[in-house]
Amino acid sequence: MGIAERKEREKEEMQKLILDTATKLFLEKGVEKTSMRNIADAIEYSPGTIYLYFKDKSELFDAMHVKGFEIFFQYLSKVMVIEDPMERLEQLGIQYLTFVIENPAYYDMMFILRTPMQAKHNKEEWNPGDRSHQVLTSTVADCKRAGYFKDQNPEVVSFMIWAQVHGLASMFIRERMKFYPEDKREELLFEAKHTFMEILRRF
Amino acid sequence: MGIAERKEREKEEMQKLILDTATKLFLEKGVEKTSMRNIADAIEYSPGTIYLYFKDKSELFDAMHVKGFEIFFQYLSKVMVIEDPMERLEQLGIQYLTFVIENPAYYDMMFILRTPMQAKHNKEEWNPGDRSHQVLTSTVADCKRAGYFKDQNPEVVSFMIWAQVHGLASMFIRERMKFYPEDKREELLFEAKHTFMEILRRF
DNA sequence: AATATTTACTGAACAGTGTTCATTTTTTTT
DNA sequence: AAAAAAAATGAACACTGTTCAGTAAATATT
Repeated sequence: MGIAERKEREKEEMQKLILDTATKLFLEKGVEKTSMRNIADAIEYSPGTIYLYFKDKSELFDAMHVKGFEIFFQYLSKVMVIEDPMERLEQLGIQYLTFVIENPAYYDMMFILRTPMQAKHNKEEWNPGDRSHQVLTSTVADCKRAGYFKDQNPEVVSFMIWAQVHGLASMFIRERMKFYPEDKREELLFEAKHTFMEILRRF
Repeated sequence: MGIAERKEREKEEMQKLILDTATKLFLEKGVEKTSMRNIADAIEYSPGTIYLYFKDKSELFDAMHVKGFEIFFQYLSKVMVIEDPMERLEQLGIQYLTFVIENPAYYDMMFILRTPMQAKHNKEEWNPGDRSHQVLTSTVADCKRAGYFKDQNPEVVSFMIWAQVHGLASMFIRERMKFYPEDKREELLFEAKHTFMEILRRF
C-alpha cells in the first residue's frame, strides 16, 4: 500500500506548508491582522482548503504556540547544566530576556496574548507553561538547598521571580517603556534584572 | 443665546451616553468583541451617529483609558500621604494590586492591551502612564534619601519595582497562574509582593 | 406663519473578517 | 473505461469598522 503512505506524507507536507506560512504571517503582521484568506493566498489554495487540515484559526495559533515553546526551551537549555544554582538562576533570566528580545512576537503570543477568537483551548492535558514552571521551581529548590531563601516558601519565591522577569518582558514588548529612550530600553531590561538578582543573592 | 448652551449640553450628554455605554460593554465583553453596532443598538441610535461624536473606535477606547487612570489614581492617592517612604512604597503596591483585582478589565486595557485597530495614538502629549511613573520614582527617590537602595540607580530600581508588580498583575489577569488553585491566586499575589518588599527593605 | 437654513441622524453600501458546504475537479479503485 | 473516493473550490452567511448621500428635525429668517 504505497499510495496510502504517500498520501499520508502529502497530508503532512500540506499541514507543514500551511502552518509554516501561517507562522510566518503571524509573526510578521500579528495574529489578528493575518486573515485566513491571507494565508490561503500565500499558499495559493482556496480559503476552504485550510479547514481540511486545521479545524479553525485558533488551532493554527495553538500549533504555533507549541513551536514557540520548543524554541524557548532551546534558550533555557543552554544554561540548565550550570552547577551553581544561583548562577544558573541568573543565566536562566538572561536567556529568558534574550528570547524575548530575539523573538518578541513569539513571546507575545505565548505569554501575553489570549487565544484569538473564543478561548476554546481549556485542555488541561499538556500545558506548555507547566514545563517552564518546572525548570524554575527546581532551580529555586536547589537554591534553597544551597542556603538561599531561608524561611521562604519556595512556591512564592518562584512565582515572584517569574513575575519579575515576565513583568520586564511584557513592559518591553507591549511598549510601556516610552519614558525611556528607545536605544536604552534593552540595556535597562538587563540592568533591572541584574539588580533584582543582586538583591536576591543577599537574601 | 440659551439655545447654543443647551445644544452644547445635549452634545456632552450624548457623548457621555455613548462613552458610558461603550465602557460598560468593553468591560463586560472585551474591546475586540464589542462592535460599534453593539454600542449603537444599546443606545438605540444608528451606527453612524457614534461617528458624529467620536472619530473612531480607538478614540472611544482612549477616552475610557483616561477614565481608567482617574480611578487608578484614586487607589494610589489613598496612601500617598504616608510619611515613611518605604511604608508608602509597600502600600502603593498593595493599592496597585487591589486596583487590579477590583478592576481587572480596566487594568488589562490600560497596561496590557495594545490600541485596537491601528496603533494611531502616538501622541506624545499627555501619556497617562507618565503620571503613575512619577508617583513611583518620587517615592523611590524618597527611599534613597532615607538610606535605602545605596549605590543603586534609582531609575533602574523604579523600573524593576514596577515590572515586578506589573508582572504579578498581568500573570493574574492573563491567566498564567493555572498551576495554582484558583482560590489561592489572589493570596499568592499579595504574598509574592510582600516577599519582594521584604527583600527590598534589607537592601 | 411660512419658508429657508442649519444641524442631527439614518441606514445602505464598501471592503474586509472566520467559517461552512454544495459543487466541481482530481485521484484511486474496480 | 466506469465507478467510487478523496481533495479542492469558491460562493454564501453573518459578522466587522467606517463612510456618506439622503432624510428628518430643529432653528433662523423673512
